Amino acid sequence: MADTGAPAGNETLLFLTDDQLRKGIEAMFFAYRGFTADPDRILSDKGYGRAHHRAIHFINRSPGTTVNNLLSILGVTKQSLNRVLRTLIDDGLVESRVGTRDKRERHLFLTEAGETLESELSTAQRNRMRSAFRQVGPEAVVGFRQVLEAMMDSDMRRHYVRLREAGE
Amino acid sequence: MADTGAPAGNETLLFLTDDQLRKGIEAMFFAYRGFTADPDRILSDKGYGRAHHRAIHFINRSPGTTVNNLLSILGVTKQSLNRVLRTLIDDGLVESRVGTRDKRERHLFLTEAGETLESELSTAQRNRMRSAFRQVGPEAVVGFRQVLEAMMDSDMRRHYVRLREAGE
DNA sequence: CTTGGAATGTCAACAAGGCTGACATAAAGT
DNA sequence: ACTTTATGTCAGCCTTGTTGACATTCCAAG
Repeated sequence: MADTGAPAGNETLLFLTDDQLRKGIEAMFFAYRGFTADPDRILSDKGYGRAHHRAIHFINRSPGTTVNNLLSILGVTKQSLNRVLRTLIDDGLVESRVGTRDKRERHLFLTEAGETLESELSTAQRNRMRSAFRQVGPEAVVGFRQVLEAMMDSDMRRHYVRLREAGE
Repeated sequence: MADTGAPAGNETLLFLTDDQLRKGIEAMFFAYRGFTADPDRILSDKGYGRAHHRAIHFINRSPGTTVNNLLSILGVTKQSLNRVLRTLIDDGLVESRVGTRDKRERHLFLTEAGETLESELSTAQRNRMRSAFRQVGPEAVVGFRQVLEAMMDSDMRRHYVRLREAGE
């Protein structure tokens, strides 16, 4: 349990002590629970789970995306994604169009019903995020995002950045 | 999809736009993956999962905690926790002692082997957190924790704060 | 042109870890 | 004595991960 972070007596490296790091770890754990709580409630009422939310979110974010692209964003196996996608398609929330250039590919779109659910989910999630942001102010929000970005795996950061570029 | 955050033309409320909120949401998603990636790798090698990690973490954090307390921290059912706890006890990583004052309670402790695994897991997780913290500096870290705390459900924040008090 | 390999997506079966419900036991509390 | 609390266990279900097998499509080398 030795403190490997700060070489004692140093200026402002006290934020790197094991204790501070553990605070960060536990904050992530408890906050993520809150982060998913509202959508989870909405979804379970409708017989869906978090996996459906993720698919819906990223299809909405990049309409026409292929299954393969979604796969690499979500980091699950194609079989796992396929099951979720299957139910969303069968329930008429997602439309899957065979690619025109490459007929092996399926391009994914939200239907109107899909967009309705997406909006319901993201509104709930944004409300919590907005409330948190408002409580702490813009500087804290900048720090929040900086830490999160620095914590991502590099290939996840790639996806994150690509979405940023497309979205703005 | 209207921007409910900033009443347009306002001073510095632009950090509350739907777009900024969505950035925060996606940052949480991708960062949480990184956050759990290293422990997940270690655990799956040993035939354990994230549920075991959570139990080990909080038993280490509050040695002698009761099953009931752990239950409310983790937010799962006793059946679900029991399954995980059973394997940890059988594998000699956790010890369950009958309470002295109240003999209905079981007090949970890590064995030496349990502490070894805990240390391996938390070291990996701290390393990533430390690297992120170091990259962005102390002010960003403060903001990071402020947002996370504001995002927690109040009963989770209760647990978070209680751990803080005990730990310092 | 054909044919073999790579890419893409689907189906089937299994495992982990959530959940509910029912029930047992022991210890406290009234 | 009776009730409540803390814990454990059995059975069964669901979501969402996994692997393996397979079909389709595309492309490039022969």
